[in-house]
Amino acid sequence: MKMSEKTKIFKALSDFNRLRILKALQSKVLCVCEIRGLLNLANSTVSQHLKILKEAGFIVESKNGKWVNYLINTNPSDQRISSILSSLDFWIDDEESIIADKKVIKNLCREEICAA
Amino acid sequence: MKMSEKTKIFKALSDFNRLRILKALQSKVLCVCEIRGLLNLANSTVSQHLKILKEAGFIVESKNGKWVNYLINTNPSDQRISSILSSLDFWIDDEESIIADKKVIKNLCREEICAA
DNA sequence: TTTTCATTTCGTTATTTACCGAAATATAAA
DNA sequence: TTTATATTTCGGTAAATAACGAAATGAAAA
Repeated sequence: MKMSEKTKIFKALSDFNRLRILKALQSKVLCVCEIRGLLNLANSTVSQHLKILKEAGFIVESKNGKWVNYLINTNPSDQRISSILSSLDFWIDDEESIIADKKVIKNLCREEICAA
Repeated sequence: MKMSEKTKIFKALSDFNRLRILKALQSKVLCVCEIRGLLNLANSTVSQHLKILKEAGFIVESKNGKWVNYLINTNPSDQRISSILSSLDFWIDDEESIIADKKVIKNLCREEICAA
């Protein structure tokens, strides 16, 4: 996926599944499988979304054995990233599905979800 | 162009020509032809971009005879719009082309540009 | 009214994007 | 080492987007 540098940040935010991922990661560090469990997408699709968010600067990864944990970038070099992340709820205009996601995340069990 | 409500604002900002239009309108009220003169796009393409920016809430139009003037929405109902508009330079990471645009806008003459 | 000109809408095309499943890669467990 | 599992990359498809020119619309001037 070619992503213009000039609009990279907005493009990363212009897909609702990616916004859901950001909100999810603000409440919990998650691996690809868990996010698949949340969004009901193929692993490969989730991986692509994570790559876009990572390259825009919103998230970072941290390998842990066979898992790759994804987490919010708490020390972004780009001020715009921190600005968005610190007021993400302000930018997302869909309370309902975000709240629903939160419930799902709470009950996500990595051992159950993965390899399923 | 179908535009998801949930990501309408970010989608509107995720095209660099539209960011250029917003910056241009912050320095001067412009009609479609003038923006065509700035961006070197077809009138119909400019019109489409303006529609997207308008529907997201960033700009408004004001008809004046055969011209349709487009201007920044100075009284948006959505706080997010005001937030972006009041700090647009913060969000745009291309000083050069925006500065170049400013020079072009200064010399734009509606009577010359239109019907050309 | 007819003409002219600015703009929008329509129909089409090329590119980008979102998605999937399969294959490849990486790491841990057996 | 072999196997199992998590993830990424690859190849392909369907849908969305950006672009164009032509046709339609709207408003002013002739």
